[in-house]
Amino acid sequence: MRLRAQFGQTQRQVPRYPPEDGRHWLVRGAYWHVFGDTRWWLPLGERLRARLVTLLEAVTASQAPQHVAFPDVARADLASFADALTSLLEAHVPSYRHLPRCLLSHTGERLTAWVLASDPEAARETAAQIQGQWEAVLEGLGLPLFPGEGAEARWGLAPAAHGQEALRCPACGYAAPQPWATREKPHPEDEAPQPLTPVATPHASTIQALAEFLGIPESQTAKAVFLRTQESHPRLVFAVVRGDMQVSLPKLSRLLGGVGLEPADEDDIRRAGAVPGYASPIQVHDAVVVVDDLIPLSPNLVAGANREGYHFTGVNYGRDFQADMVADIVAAQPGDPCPHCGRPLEAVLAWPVTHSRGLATDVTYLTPEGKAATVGVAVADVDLAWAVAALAEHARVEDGLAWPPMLAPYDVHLIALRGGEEIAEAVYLALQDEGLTVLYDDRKASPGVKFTDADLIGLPWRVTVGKRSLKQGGAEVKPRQGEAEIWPLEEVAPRLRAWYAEHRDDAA
RNA sequence: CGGGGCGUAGCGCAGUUGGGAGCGCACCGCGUUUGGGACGCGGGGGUCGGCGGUUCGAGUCCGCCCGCCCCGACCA
Repeated sequence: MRLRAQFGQTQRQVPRYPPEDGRHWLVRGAYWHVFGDTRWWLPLGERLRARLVTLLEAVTASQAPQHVAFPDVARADLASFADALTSLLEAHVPSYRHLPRCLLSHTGERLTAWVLASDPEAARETAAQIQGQWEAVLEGLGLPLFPGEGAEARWGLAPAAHGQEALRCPACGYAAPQPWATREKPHPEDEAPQPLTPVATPHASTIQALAEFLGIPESQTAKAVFLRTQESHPRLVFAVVRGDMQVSLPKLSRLLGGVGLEPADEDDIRRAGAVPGYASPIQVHDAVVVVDDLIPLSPNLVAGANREGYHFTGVNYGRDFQADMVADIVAAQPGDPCPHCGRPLEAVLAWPVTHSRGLATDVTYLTPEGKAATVGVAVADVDLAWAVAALAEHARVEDGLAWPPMLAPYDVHLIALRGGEEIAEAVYLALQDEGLTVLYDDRKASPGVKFTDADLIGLPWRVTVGKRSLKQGGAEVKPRQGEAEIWPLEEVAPRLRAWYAEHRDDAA
């Protein structure tokens, strides 16, 4: 490819991302263009992404994957995808003869494997296996990953300077993206239920004020959070967690079928029969009540009385209020106890690059015995944008990028300088004749610009042909992070071809 | 929905008594330069988010509207 005709300018400045962020270098190297929430994969970036996808697809060969184009669903929205999936399975998986199958869809920013198996457990195992193979590829490209789990999903997390918050246990290695992380829950002592008693609590409209006023720990209170679903007919959702904990909106959203949630306003709250500031699940109506699984185990809580200035003591789940759903809906915080070993979790920043999970379905197929069994469905995916951003962050060197040879968008960066134009053309052809891909800087620009761009783009080899190199007997050849040497012109192409034969085991 | 912030050149921004529409990067032309993001001179580019008001005069003051970002829980 001639740089003279290439679309995409390297950038001097990237106000958007600081230099320790991999995305900074993707933008500067003209791999990405970013505007607001929109990301373009420029020609260089698209080649990089294509190479990554090729490498990832290659390792799934043992699953005999078949390519499909599926709707692009965000990971959090998988639950709302259920109806469409049911329709697909009912039509195309009538019996055991049609299982197992592995489908690959490669939409925009995500490579997804859809695993259909004879039971949910087998599907999950296969998806996890594919995920493991993909993680091995990414690790082979220099990306360190640590495993995360939570909400029945597995994650491969790549540490990143400006990643998303994740929680990790330094003792046992448990980790998960923060909204999905779980924590060990306390086991409250059994107590005899006390009678439901109203108590005047003027001005105690926050948990903290309430706990102080009554002289009790926040853990003895129930916190009510009102939300509204983002649907054509919004539902009011009433989430209850213990006063010292916080609600995880993603967990709640998944329970409710993947709908979006937003804070409810005062009118919504009053319409359900509750009083803001003194609200509780007692006697509310026309609302979906979801309580954290710790609440039924916690006797004699203090909760709002749905009356201005009053709370109840002795609130007990089951007797005083019921829920439509009971599940883990708290968001673990740094310092909370690890669900596996109880040691404090610590916050780390990471991008969730790989992910796998089973999908719930009630579609059945006929077994060889003629009985109905549930189709197992699971997905594994790689977020290509985060993968590339994390790879860039780890491929970054002082003055630009340094891609591993397997991944680089081109094999050789060829630069023509003054006095070397014609010979550079010949080298360009010779390199291509050896099967190498070449990015050829034939622009009218100063040497400094060309060298700087080569550093920003970060190909494994740089070949410079100019008056000076010719005087010294050939072309200057420089590995991205090594010393430059002068090679005789006729040796350049064959030697680089030989190097790549050794350092890249794919035929692509 | 409520609270806060921001809308000025392609991008990032400055603009305090209310009177000049500017700076950096990018872009175009000419010349010099040519192995580490060169320099000089010249140039193009704007509904200052929109509408209305105050004023001799509004990017600037007032009102309304639109758009984007952050915050929202019994959250400090």
